[in-house]
Amino acid sequence: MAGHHMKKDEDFGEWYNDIVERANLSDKRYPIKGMNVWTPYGWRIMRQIDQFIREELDATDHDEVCFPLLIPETEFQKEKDHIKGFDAEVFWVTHAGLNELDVRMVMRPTSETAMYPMFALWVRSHTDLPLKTYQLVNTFRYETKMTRPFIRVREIHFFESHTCHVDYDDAERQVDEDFSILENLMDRLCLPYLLLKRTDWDKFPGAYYTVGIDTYMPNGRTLQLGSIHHYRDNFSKPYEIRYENAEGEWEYVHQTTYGMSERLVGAVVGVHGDDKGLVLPPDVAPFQVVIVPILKKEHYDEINKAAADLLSQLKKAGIRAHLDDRDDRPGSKFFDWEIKGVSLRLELGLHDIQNDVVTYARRDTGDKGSFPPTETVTSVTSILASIKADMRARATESMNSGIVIIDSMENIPESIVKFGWCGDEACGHALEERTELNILGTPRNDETFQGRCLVCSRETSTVAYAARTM
RNA sequence: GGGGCCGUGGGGUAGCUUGGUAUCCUUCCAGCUUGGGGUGCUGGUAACUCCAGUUCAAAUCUGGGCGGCCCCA
Repeated sequence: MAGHHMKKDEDFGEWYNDIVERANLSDKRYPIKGMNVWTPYGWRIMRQIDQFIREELDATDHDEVCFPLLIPETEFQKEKDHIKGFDAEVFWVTHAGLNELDVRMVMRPTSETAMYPMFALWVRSHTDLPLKTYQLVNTFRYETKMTRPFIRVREIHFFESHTCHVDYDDAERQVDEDFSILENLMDRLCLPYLLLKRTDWDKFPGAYYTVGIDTYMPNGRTLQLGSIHHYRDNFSKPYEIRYENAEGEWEYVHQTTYGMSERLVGAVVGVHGDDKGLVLPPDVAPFQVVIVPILKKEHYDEINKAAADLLSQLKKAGIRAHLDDRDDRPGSKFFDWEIKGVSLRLELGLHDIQNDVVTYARRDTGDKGSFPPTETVTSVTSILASIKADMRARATESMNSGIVIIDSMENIPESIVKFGWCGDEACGHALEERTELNILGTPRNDETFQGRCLVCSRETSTVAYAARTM
């Protein structure tokens, strides 16, 4: 063994940092805390995810836009709760050249206040609605806690969709559409998730309500991947986004937003990885298949040719395949691609050629087997499909077994907990103060429950979820 | 806001108490060797966070800056 590496279930935090570095996903040596460089392999994964987001949002009639990074302080301050929520964590541009600016500018922490003054100009009539836009950009938040690649950074790559609707119910239908987009994305990433309506004191600043999207990390903590918000007319009033209805009356639009960030990459790393390295879901793997030729003197040409044939078959079928023709030992290449999480490895040596087979090894389970070269594309396609299905099933099982019902604030397990909650803010705060838990909220999809509030013991039919968060 | 710890090649480290030649592993480059789970050998590139002070001499001692990490509120 070359060097000692961290075990995932012994020290998850160290393991995570180690794996990100060894798989070369990100270079955190850039001299600003929390602003890391996307290296080619990591960026390929992010781009793959971005591509799925574009496909999903385009298919549901959203239009991609791109707004400026800077927001004048005067616009930023229009919605009172919003500015209060972000005041302490934005970067300010205070100078331009040698001049101090009269009106300072905020580097967007999110784009409501950049977009909505423009929406007010774009929306005139009910025929302009719904307005469905999205953008993929970087945002900036001044994190003071310890930063961590993809999970807590100061420059955040994310997508945000912003929609405007004629009324509350139409915005509500948008929220439902967002949930189905979410399911499609999470299926490709093989990630389980919880949809929880955040408490009033934890909702997005300015939102009418917020649904958090949380996944479960192997250290027993949850990681918020994104959120879906219904704003009602909370923003349209201060920004004056109005339309003329069919009767000729002016009405304020109802708005929604939906955002998820590069934390998706962090979740893929954390949820699926193992002690050997990354395990990438086939849909996001930069290489789904790697071919490692097992060379032997006197047979170089024969083996290389067979490997090249294999590669071109796979590429023609649209499978992201890579031939590792580096002048290195096979064993060393195996370790390399395991760190990088490539879903399926194909080995091709003299033995295989003589027996007319291709040997494969699954990254997720380590299972090995073989298939005839004439059936390469169908075999690979079906193995990749079962890797995807198995990865999601395992991750879902792991999260579900990490959800525990509690009826006492003593001996709280390192997992997600469910408990009765009377709904009072005071009881919620009491719980958060007396434990290390954060209340994640109540289920978006109703769950039947009958019990007592964990704090005040009053009878309640409301169940709440809480966990330690990443 | 309060306290503590730490900055040595690309990455990880030894050396610091007691000042003098900077260690080892890995990566990278060249060559040969090898090839079904990290081949072996030879050679090479590459570092003391910055500024000031003490000293014949500072990675090492003193002060300050910058940067990082941890704990507590």
